Amino acid sequence: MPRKPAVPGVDRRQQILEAALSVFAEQGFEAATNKEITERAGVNQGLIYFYFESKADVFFAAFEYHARLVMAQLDAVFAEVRDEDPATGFGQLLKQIVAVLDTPRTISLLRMIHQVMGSREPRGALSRKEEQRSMSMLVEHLARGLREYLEAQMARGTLRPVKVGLATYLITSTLISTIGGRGRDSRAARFSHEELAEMIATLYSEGLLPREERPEVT
Amino acid sequence: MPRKPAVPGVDRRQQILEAALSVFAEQGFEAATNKEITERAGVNQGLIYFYFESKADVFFAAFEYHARLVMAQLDAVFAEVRDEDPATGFGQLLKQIVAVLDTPRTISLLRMIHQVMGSREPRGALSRKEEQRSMSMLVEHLARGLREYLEAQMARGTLRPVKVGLATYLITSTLISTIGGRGRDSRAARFSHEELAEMIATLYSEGLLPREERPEVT
Amino acid sequence: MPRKPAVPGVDRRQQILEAALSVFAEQGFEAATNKEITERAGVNQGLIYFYFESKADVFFAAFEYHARLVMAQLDAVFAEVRDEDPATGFGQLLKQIVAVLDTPRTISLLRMIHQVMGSREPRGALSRKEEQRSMSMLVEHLARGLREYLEAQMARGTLRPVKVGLATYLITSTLISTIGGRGRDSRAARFSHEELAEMIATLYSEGLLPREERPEVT
Amino acid sequence: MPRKPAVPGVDRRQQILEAALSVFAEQGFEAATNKEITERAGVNQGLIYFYFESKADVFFAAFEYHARLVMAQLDAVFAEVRDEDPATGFGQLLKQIVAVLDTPRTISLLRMIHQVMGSREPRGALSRKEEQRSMSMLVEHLARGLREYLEAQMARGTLRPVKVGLATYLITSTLISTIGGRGRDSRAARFSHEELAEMIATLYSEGLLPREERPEVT
DNA sequence: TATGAATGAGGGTTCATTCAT
DNA sequence: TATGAATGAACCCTCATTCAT
Repeated sequence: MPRKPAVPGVDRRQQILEAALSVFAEQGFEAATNKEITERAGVNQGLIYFYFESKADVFFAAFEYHARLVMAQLDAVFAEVRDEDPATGFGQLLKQIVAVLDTPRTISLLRMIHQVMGSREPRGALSRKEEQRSMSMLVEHLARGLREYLEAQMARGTLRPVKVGLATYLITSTLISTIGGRGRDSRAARFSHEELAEMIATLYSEGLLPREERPEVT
Repeated sequence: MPRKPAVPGVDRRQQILEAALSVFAEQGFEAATNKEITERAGVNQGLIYFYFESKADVFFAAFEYHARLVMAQLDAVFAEVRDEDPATGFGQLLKQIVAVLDTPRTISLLRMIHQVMGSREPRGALSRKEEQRSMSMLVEHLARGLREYLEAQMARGTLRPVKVGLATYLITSTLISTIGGRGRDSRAARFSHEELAEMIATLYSEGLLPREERPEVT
Repeated sequence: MPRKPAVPGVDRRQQILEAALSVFAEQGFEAATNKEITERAGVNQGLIYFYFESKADVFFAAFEYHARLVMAQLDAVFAEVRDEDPATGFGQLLKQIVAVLDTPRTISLLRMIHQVMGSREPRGALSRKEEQRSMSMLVEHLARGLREYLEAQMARGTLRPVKVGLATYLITSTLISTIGGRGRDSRAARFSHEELAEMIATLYSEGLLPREERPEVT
Repeated sequence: MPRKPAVPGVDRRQQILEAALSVFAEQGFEAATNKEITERAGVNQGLIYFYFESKADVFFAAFEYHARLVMAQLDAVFAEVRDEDPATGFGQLLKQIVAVLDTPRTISLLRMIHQVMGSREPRGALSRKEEQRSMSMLVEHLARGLREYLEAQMARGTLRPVKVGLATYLITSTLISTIGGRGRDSRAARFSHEELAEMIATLYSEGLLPREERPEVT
C-alpha cells in the first residue's frame, strides 16, 4: 500500500533508462538483472513492467534514447567540418568524431551494439530483427556522414578515388572498435584519444609508404 | 537406464570443447547453456563436470584449445612473409592474416575475446584475471607479429617511421573488428575477404591523399 | 500463470519457518529439500529466497524463532520452582522441564541441535560458527537454570555438594537425549513422560544404593 | 583397461568399510559422498557397487562390521565385573563401559545411530526397518548387560529395587549421549572420561540428597 | 576384480514476470 | 503510478549409480 510520492520533475521512466544504459553496458544483457537496474534507478522492480514490455524492451529503449543524443552530436560535427581543406580537414573530422565517441555514454552504446550483433540466432531476447535495425542506425549514421565526406572530397580531387563503401566501412570499424575497446582493453588505455585520432588520420590519409613531396602529418 | 556406449576413437572432452566454442561464440557466455553445449556435443549434461570444473572453465578451456591452433597458423604467416618487398609484402601479409582470421573457428575466438573483455567488474564468472590474460594472448600474438614486421620495414626505410605501438594497435583493432564482425554485421557481409584485405592494405600503405609518383597498390 | 492470492493475515514467512522446523527435524538438513518445505508451507519454492538468503539461513532462522518460545517457557518453570523444598522440589522441577521439552516443537529443536553439533568440519552449510553458537543457547539456557537451582540447594544444605558443572552437564544431557529420543527410539516410547521425569528425579536425588532412614520416592 | 593390482593381504571391502565409518560419522549419511569414501579408502568409486548394493548398504555394513567389535568388548566388561561388590562395582562397571565407548570407533558408531534414528519417515535411504533393527542391537546389547547387572544386584539387595527397565534406559541414554557428544559438544570437552564415569556413578548410586551414614563414593 | 567414463535425476538458486493493492 | 510479494521456469551443478572394458 505504500507508494513513493512522485517527485515532481523526476521522470521515473528516464531514471530507468539511464540506469539500464550503464548496467547493460557493464554486464551485458544476460548478466544484467532487472533488480540491479531498478536499484540503481531507485525505483521498484515491478515498475519496469509498467513502462516497458520486457527486459529486452528496456534494452532497446535505453539504446534508442541515448543514441538519439549521440547522433545529434555527430550531425553537428559533420555539418561543421564539411567544407574544410581535406589535408587538415580529415584529421580534424576524425578528432572531433573521436571526441564524441570517447564519452562514457557513447562507449556504453557501442558495447550494447556489440552485444546485439553478437547474438545471431533466432532464439534469444535480443534477436528481434526490427529492433536490431534500429540499433544499427547509430553506426549507419556515422558511416553515412563519413561516406558523404569522402565522396565530396574525392569528387573535388582532394582525396584519391577508392571504393568508398569499403573505405567507409573500414574507417568506421576502426573508430568503433578502437573507442569501444577503451576501458576494457589494456592496450588501448595507453593512448590518449587525441593520439588515437591523430594516428588514425595519419595512417588513413598518408599511409605507411614513404612520401617525398609532403611534410609528415604529426 | 542404458547408456550410450563409449565409442572408441571419439574424445568426448574434445567434442565438448568443439561444441562450446560455437555455442559461446553464438550466444555469449551468459546466454549459453550447458544443456545446449552438451546436446550439440551429443553427450550428457553432467559430463561437463567430469572433465571441467565449471561452465567458466569450459569457456576458457575451449578458447585456449582453439587459440593454440590459430596462433600456430599466424606464426607460419609471419615467418613466410618476413623478408618480402614491403610494397607488395604488406598487402601480402595482410591478405594472409585475413585468410587465417576469416575462418569460422577464428571468428568464434574473436567473439569470445570480446565477451571477456566486455565484462569489467569483479563479479561474474569470467573475471578471473589469470584466465583473462591467457585469452589476450591471441591478440597479443597477432600484434607482436605485426609490430616486428613494421619495425623491420621501418628500419630498412621501406616504411615511414611512425609510432609503432600505436600503429600496430590500430591495424590490429581494424583487422579484428572487421573480421570479428563478419557474419553479424550485415554491412561486412557485402565484401569478400580478399576485398577487405586489399582495401586495408591500400589504405594503410598508400593513404587517401593523392600520390603522383607511385602506381596504385592493387 | 495466475498466482495464489496473498491471503491477508497469513504470514508466508512464518509458514515457511513452521514447515522448515518439521522437515528439518524429520529428515535432517541435508536430506530436507526446499521443495518439501515449501510444499508443506503451501508456497512457491522460489519464495524461500525472497525471505531468506539460503537453505541454511532458513534452518537457523527456523531454529531461532522456535527456540525463543521454548526458552521463555523454561524461564517460567525455573522462576516458579525456585524456592520449594528440594525433597519434592527437584522432582517437581524435572517434571515441569520434561513437560516443556516433551513437545513436538521442542523435540524438533533438539533434533536440529544434534544435526548442527554433528557436522564438525569446516565445509558444510551448517558450519557457520556464529550461527552455531546461537543454537547452543537453548541448551545453555536449560543448563544455566539447572545449575543455579543446584547451587542454591547445595548452599542451603538441602543437596549434597558435588561438582556442579559436571552434575549439571549430566542431568542436562540425560534430559535432552531422553526426550530428544522420544519418537525415534522405540524403547523410549514405552514410558510416559511422567514416568520418565519421576525416574530421573528418583535416581538423581536418591541414588540406587539403599537408604534406611528415608521413605522411598516413588 | 588399467587395473590396480590386488595387493595381497589388503581387503578392499574392508578398506571401504573403514573409510565409510569415519566419513559417515563426520558428515552424516546424506552429506557423505561415495567419492570421499572411496578416495579415503584408496579405491575406485565404482568398486562400491561391486561389494555393496547401494550407499545405504555401505552405511549399514560399516556399522555392523564395527559394532561387532565393540559388542565383544562390552561383553568382556560385563563378564568381568559381574560379581563384585556393588558399592564399588557399579562405579567400576561404568568406568569400564565409558572406557570402551569413549573410543574414536565407538563414537563414530554412536553418531551413526543417531542419524538413523533421526530419519523417521518411510522415504529416505536409511529407513529400512530391518536394517535399523540391526543397528539398535549395539545399544540393546549395552542395555541388556546393564539391566542384568542391575537385576542381579537388586536381587541380592545391594541395590534398591526400582523399575529396572526405566532405570536401564536412563543410564544407557546418559552414557550414550554423554560420550557420543564428546568432540562435538564444547561443554563435554571440559571433562575427562574418568571424571564423567565417576560422576555418573556417584549420582546414580548415591543421589544428590544428603546421606549421613555412608562415606562418599569417590 | 577393478577402473574410468558416462548417465540421469534432482537439488539449490536466480530471475523475469505478474498480481493485488 | 508504484510497490512488495509471489510465481514458475530454467540454470548450474552434484552425485548415486551403471556400463564397457
